[in-house]
Amino acid sequence: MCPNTKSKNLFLPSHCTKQPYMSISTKYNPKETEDKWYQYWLEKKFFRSVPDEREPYTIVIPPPNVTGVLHMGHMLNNTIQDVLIRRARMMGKNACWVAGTDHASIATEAKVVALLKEKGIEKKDLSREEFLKYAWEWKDKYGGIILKQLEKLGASCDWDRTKFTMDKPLSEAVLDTFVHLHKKGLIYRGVRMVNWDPKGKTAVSDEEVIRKEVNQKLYYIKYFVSYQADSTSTFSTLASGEGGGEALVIATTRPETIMADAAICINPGDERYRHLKGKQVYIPLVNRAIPIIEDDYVEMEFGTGCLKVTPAHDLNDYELGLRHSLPVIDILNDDGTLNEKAGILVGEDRFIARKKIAKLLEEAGQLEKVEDYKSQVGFSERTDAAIEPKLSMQWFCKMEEMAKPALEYVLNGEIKLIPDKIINTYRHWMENVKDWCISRQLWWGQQIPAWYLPTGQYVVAKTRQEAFALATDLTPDTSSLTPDQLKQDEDVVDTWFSSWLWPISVFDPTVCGNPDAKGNADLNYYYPTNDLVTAPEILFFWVARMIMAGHEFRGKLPFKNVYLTGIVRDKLGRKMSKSLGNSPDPIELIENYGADGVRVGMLLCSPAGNDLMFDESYCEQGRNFANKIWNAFRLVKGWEIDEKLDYTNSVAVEWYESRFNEALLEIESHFAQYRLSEALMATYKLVWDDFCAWYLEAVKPAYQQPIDKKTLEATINFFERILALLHPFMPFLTEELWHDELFGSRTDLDCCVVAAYPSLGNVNERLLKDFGAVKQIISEIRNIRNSKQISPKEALPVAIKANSDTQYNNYSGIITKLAVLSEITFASEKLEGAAAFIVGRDEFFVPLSGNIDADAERERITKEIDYLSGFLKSVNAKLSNERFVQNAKPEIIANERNKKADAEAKIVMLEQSLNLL
RNA sequence: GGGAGAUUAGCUCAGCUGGUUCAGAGCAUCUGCCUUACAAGCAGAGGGUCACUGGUUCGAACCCAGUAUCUCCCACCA
Repeated sequence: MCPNTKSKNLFLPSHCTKQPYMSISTKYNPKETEDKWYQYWLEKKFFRSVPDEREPYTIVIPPPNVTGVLHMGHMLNNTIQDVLIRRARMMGKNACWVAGTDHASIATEAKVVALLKEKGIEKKDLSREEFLKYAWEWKDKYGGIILKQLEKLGASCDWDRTKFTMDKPLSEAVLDTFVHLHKKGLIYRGVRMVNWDPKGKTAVSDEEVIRKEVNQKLYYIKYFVSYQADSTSTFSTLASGEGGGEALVIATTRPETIMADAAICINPGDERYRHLKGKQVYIPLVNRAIPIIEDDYVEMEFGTGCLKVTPAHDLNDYELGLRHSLPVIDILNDDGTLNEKAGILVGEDRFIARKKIAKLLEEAGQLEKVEDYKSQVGFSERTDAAIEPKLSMQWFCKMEEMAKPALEYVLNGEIKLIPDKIINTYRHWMENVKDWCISRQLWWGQQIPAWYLPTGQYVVAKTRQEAFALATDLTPDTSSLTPDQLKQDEDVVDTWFSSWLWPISVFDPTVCGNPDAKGNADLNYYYPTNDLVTAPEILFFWVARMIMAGHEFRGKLPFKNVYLTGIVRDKLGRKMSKSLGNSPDPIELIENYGADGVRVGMLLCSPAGNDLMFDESYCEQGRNFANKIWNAFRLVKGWEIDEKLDYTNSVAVEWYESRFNEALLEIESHFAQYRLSEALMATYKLVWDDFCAWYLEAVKPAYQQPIDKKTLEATINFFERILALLHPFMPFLTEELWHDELFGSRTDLDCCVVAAYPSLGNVNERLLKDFGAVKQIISEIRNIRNSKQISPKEALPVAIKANSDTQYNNYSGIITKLAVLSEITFASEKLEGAAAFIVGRDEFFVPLSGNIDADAERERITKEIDYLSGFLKSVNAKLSNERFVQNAKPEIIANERNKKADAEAKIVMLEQSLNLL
């Protein structure tokens, strides 16, 4: 049974329908409908999708972080997906929206570590297994929150398919992928300079580093020059800064790394330092001698033209060091504190060490000056810690080969990026792609399937047994090797190394790592998916890599369209963030405005492809719209049929039929271009303006009067189509109304959520045009009434001097009703002493008893004549311009001639009116 | 430093192939209305040098060049 018939009916029994508006609330109350219908939809399995003969329409959700709670970005993103999926479902497609969450290794591990710390447990005191047990407990407890929140929004996901990126099969897919790519030579291990996150204590990929401009200090430090050419010198006098020894001054933002210096570098062409070639300098404070080297890399103009080379702590310096065979002295611990190699300030955090060392240098007289300086510093995307370049052994995935087809899909249009302006950026990235550092020094995630032999060699295999088999091939002395001796790599893979498989692994994880596998029925049916809706920020992290994985493992693209939403900002244009506290709580918004109101609000302010400046007032507008529909329903609900009444509303009914189809066409076109905001606005106007303000006002009977059967039936039919059209945007309200007895009795499964989307019908252009004139006439009369302060209750007579072939007889009923007229007459001459206006080529007169202000009227008409004369002049100028007549398209010229004729006719009419005054 | 995009009403944005769908929409504002569906409403109105300067064209919000401002992406100047 439908909730509406089961529960206490909102509406009164039929014997009370005389004044139903008195008994139904004048406001739509979302709280009474939302949970009720969501549960009903679940119960009836309307969101469930299994392969069948229908065309599939598939979306995989960008899996939200399992630690996350719903924020405004999710709201926008998932509203869009739900609109698309609901619409596809109603259009008869087999709509499948796969939900799930991402294990987000760094973020989740950080959260669990913090939580344990509160309980007094340190991660380092736990074994890997113990830690993971805590992590899973935590995930089981809180991991579902965000999905529950999505239900509140109305998300019509097939929850039976919900996946988690660390589900066993999906994790196995990750391992298979690793093994496969390693076998192919696309994954390798090596010592490289990586981005080290000292807070997360792990390496992160280039994409996870966010560069921000930071106000820093540029320290100018004196390094004294040794008199001897080699390092055997003693330096007692120099080291103390006495004795007038020559000093080189270098500029650095990182004085705390001077203890790791391996050389000072100058430009070979730099005259200032030519005499120092081959000499050495002493590092201040620690007095270690380092050579002066030359390299073109150094800019003579920057700073002093001398560069301190610190291979362990700077990528460029590292490369410089490689060229000049410099030693790498790493003075930092994994957590960013100084280690013993620093010699001084051991155990201090790098930023504290920076301040202290500046002080020490100053005291030693080796700090020449300090300048303010702005520069870009990398921060970890997940922990916001300043990234430390660090030399370490990591696993990498080669990108160049995989990037090529992934770029091709986008360039040849097989995958459409919306908006397409982003293609340039995508191309640039794909053409300059660097290898992907995929290892993370964490526990929460898929452990890298690499196994180390006691010899230091390693093999890559999914299981210990398989690894052992491979290992025995490596070792000559197999008898001494046991499986237990293999030690698995401690690291896990980057989270994105699992989520890049998402569009495949949610259907059939077994094909990852096995491109030749046929794949199961689900995969073959749903893949490639249709639309991906995500944020532009993760275009490279995720979207590009999914395309790579899709090509690698399926030989096919993973989705056809990528809709990139904007960033949700506040009214002032600031990105919404927890730290700024400028983000409203989405659940609270739903409480206040209803899910439908919030959905409409989100979409109203989200122009395709642009950031959106969110403001609660949009939700208010959405709520008001829901209320408007609710009240339109109350009106129609209250009408009683009188079978004896004649059908007098055919014009209004036919007009709305045409208008509906016209709007539908427009809406389709907006959807085809993913202009959801405009599709919604077109729907909004179709309902509010055309249906409520014009159609219903035109057909509604006088108070407590019955209506004829045909009009009511047509109205109900329109209403039902409107509900279907609105459903993807406002699922709850439409479902609620759908089940009212007004629309007849419905079976349990006859729900709006699975109703047929309205189909296109005929558009009567002539009727639409005529009705446009009718609206204009009514507005003009209302305007006259308004400006003359005539009560809306006072019926006015109107005379029409028709000069066109418009059949006003057909429309006199509507005009009379909506403009509140006493009579309409047709005149062959102008009326004197009447308020006059022109619509098209026809003249209209409203006789007013002594109310005409001749002067004002004269002024108004003169003004209009002036305007039209100017207009005519410009048209005439065009038409008398030979080059225009020669070059312009014929239809443009014809149009100009029409304009000319219209303007001339109008001027004549106005001049006559002027004379009459 | 390199690249991409933007600038239209108070706000958020449409404006497609240059030409009456060309200056639009929604919200906000103002005026008048508690008119028996809705005041979370109804009716009506005002509001723009299309960033600026040139150019191309019979004709420019639209094409071109330059300027200004803003946004985003990429990049190793210590």
